[in-house]
Amino acid sequence: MRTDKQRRRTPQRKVIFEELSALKTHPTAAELFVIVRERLPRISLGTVYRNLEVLCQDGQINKLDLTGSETRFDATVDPHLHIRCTKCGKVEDLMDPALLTGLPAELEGYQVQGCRQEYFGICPTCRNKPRH
Amino acid sequence: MRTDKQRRRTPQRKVIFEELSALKTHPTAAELFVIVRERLPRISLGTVYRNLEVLCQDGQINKLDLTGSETRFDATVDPHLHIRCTKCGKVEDLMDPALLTGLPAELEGYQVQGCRQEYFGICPTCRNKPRH
DNA sequence: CTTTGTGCAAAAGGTTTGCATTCCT
DNA sequence: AGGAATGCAAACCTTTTGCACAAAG
Repeated sequence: MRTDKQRRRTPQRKVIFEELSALKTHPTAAELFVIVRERLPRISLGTVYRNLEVLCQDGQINKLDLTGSETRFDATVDPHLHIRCTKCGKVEDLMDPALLTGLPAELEGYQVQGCRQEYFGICPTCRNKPRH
Repeated sequence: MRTDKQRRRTPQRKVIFEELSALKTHPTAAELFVIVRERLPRISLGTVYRNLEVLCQDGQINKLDLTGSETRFDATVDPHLHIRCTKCGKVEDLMDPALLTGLPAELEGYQVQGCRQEYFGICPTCRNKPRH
């Protein structure tokens, strides 16, 4: 696996990262596209997707592959939890580390309906596969 | 909100539920479609999607809207955690309730890479909205 | 009979990709 | 120069939907 690929400094990538970092929300690629387009009117949605992918690979941002059809992106890299509104789809950070003590009825003003948790890693079968 | 809608007993719905229940994996709609088609060769993918939605509404199954583009389905309704392989995409149940004590390096044979957790509920803004 | 559910195909998102061109380095 | 990145559009993949017909109650 080669991570030593050249990375050029392009205004597109710079603006995408700046605008994502300036947001406390977790926008979708399309939402970010609208914002970035104010500064770079000729940018394309494909470029936004490609750069978000690159920024993820470089560890500068995170993908939030949560519920719903659209992936959301987060410039906060350190591990933290999220709470999502089942009505408007908004995703916010949860900073309280005292968690999982049952399921609180309310959390930061949210009427809590549930919690979804997923570990990820390499399964035994894949670990034992020699190559690829 | 009317939950009092008529529900008819169709062979399609029955077979979909039976086959999903018989699986310990969490198949995608397309995977389940292939399996169900062995018993009902004329069933369509749209019917699988519609019935999975209905079964969710009736609380008989759960949707696993996790990472990745495809939704996975689970006939185990009671709350439990999942672990997903980042190589093959497989999702398995995690039955151990002693969790979140840091991040274990290994879990059920998996080489753990991380944990993703999301609470969901109704946000303050949506709670204060009078109607719809 | 009435109304729900089905099969089929088309449409609808969201995301990725091929290609010629542009632009960092 | 030479490879990486961009813009554009088409392709892709999963999921949803419209419609005429079938079938459950």
